[in-house]
Amino acid sequence: MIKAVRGTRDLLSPETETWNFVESTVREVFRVYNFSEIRTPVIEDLQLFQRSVGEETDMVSKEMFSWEDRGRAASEKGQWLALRPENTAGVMRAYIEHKLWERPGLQHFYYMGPQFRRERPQKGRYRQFYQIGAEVIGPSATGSESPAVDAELLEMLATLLDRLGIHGWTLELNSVGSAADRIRFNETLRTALRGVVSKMCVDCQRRAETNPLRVLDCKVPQDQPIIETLPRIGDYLDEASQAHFGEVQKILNSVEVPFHVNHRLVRGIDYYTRTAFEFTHGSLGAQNAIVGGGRYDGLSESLGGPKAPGIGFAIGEDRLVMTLQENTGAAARPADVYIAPLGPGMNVPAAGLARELRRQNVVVSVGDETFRLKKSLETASKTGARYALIVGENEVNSGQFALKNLGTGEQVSISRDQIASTVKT
RNA sequence: GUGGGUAUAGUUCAGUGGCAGAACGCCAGACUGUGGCUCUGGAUGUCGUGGGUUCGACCCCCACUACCCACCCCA
Repeated sequence: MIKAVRGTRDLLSPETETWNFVESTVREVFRVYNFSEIRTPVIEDLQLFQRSVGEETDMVSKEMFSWEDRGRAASEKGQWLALRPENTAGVMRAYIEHKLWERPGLQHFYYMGPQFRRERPQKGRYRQFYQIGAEVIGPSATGSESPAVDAELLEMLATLLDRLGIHGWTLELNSVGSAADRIRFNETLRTALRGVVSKMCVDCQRRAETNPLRVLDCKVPQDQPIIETLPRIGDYLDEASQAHFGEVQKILNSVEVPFHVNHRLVRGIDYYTRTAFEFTHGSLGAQNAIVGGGRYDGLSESLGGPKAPGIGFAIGEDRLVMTLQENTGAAARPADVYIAPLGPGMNVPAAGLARELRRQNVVVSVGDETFRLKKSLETASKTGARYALIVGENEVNSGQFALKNLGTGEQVSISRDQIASTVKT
C-alpha cells in the first residue's frame, strides 16, 4: 500500500471544518487591520533561505528539502532549489522583486500555506505543516520602524486568538536588539560562559560554542541557577532599541494585551532584530509555541533590496487547530435534503429536483433508485441529513412529494416549488 | 541526527508456541413505499516487512520499516 510519506498527513472531515473555520476567521480579522493576501511559490531558490534565515541555522543546514534542478542543456549546471521552510523570506523576495516600496504607504501582507522542514516528526511537528503569517514592510519614511507597528501586530494576534475562542495563551516578549547589539552581547555572553559552562548540561556546552544565545533558552533545571547569573540582552541594547522596546510595551498595556517580558526568549532565525515574541499554549506538549515572530530590520538588505524594515509572525496552523479541538468538537456538515429515488426510472426526476434545489442553495445529497426506501432513509439519517425527499412513481405522477423531517419524523406532502422554502425554515 | 515506546479487522484494542478474537463501525435480512430501537446473519485480516529458532511462530530471536512520545530545533 502506498502511504502518505513520513511527516505528512491527510486532513479529513470533520477536521477540515475546523481548518476552514480558522482560515475564514483569519481572513475576517486580518481584513479589518487592512492586511491583504500574498501567495508566494512553494519552491524557491535555495540561496534565498541561506541568505535570510541563515546558513548556520538548523533550519537551513539540516532541515531543508533541497535539490539541484536539471540544467537546460545536459552540460549546463542546474539551479539549486528548495521547498520553503518558512514564508517570510519569500514575501521579502517578492517585495524586492516587484519593487513594492513604490506602492504608497506601509505594506501589510498575510499568507497561509504549507511549509516544509525535514525534521523528525512528533506531536505538533510535521514535515509538511501549515503556517498563517503576516508581514508589515516598508521604507523608513512609511513608519515601518515604529514601535506602534509592533504593538498593532501583536494586538491583532491577540484579537485573532480571542476570536477563535482560544483561551489560556500567553505572550512572551523580548528584544534581541539591533545587529550591532547582538554582536556585542554575544561577545559578553561568550566570556561569561567561559567560567561556568563546564558545570552545565552537554547541550549547553555545545551551544556555548555554536550559538551562545540559545544557552539562555535551556530548560534543564540544574542549569537554571547558572543561567540566572548570565548577562541579559536587555542590558546590552543601545538607547534606540531600549526606547523602541519600552514604547511597544507601553502601547500593549494601553490596549490591554497581556504579555510578559522574557529576557531569555531568543529565536532560531538569523534575521530577527529588536522585538521578538512567542505565543504559547499549555495544552500542546513539548511543541507549545503556536505563534512566533519578530522584527527583521536588515532582511531586505541581506537579500539585495533597499532598506525596508519590517516585522512579522507565523502561526503554526496545525498546532492552533489542536488547541481548538480540545475546546470545540468540529462537526461534519450534513445535507439539508437527502433525495431518495424509489424504483426504476426515478434517478431521472431525482436529478432534476436536485438541480432545482441546489440552484436555491439547498445542500442536497442524492441516493440511487435501486436502494430500498428503508436503506435510503437509514443512510439519510446516518449521514445527518435534516430531511428526506421521496421521489417515487406516485410523487412524479401527482406532482406532490413526500418530504420527511428526519428529526421529528413528521412527513408532509408538498408540491415541488414548496420544497426549498420548507427545508430552509 | 539521538533516546524510549508501539505495530493484530475500517476504528479502539484483547490474545495464546498448536483453528485469528471482542466492542464499535460497515453490509445484508427480519420489515417488497418509511430511518433512529431491537433481533439475526455476513465480510472483516499477508497478525508491519524480511530472515532465523522450532515438528509447528501472530507469539521466541535478529534485522529493517513505519507510527507515537521526548531530545534537538521550531510554528
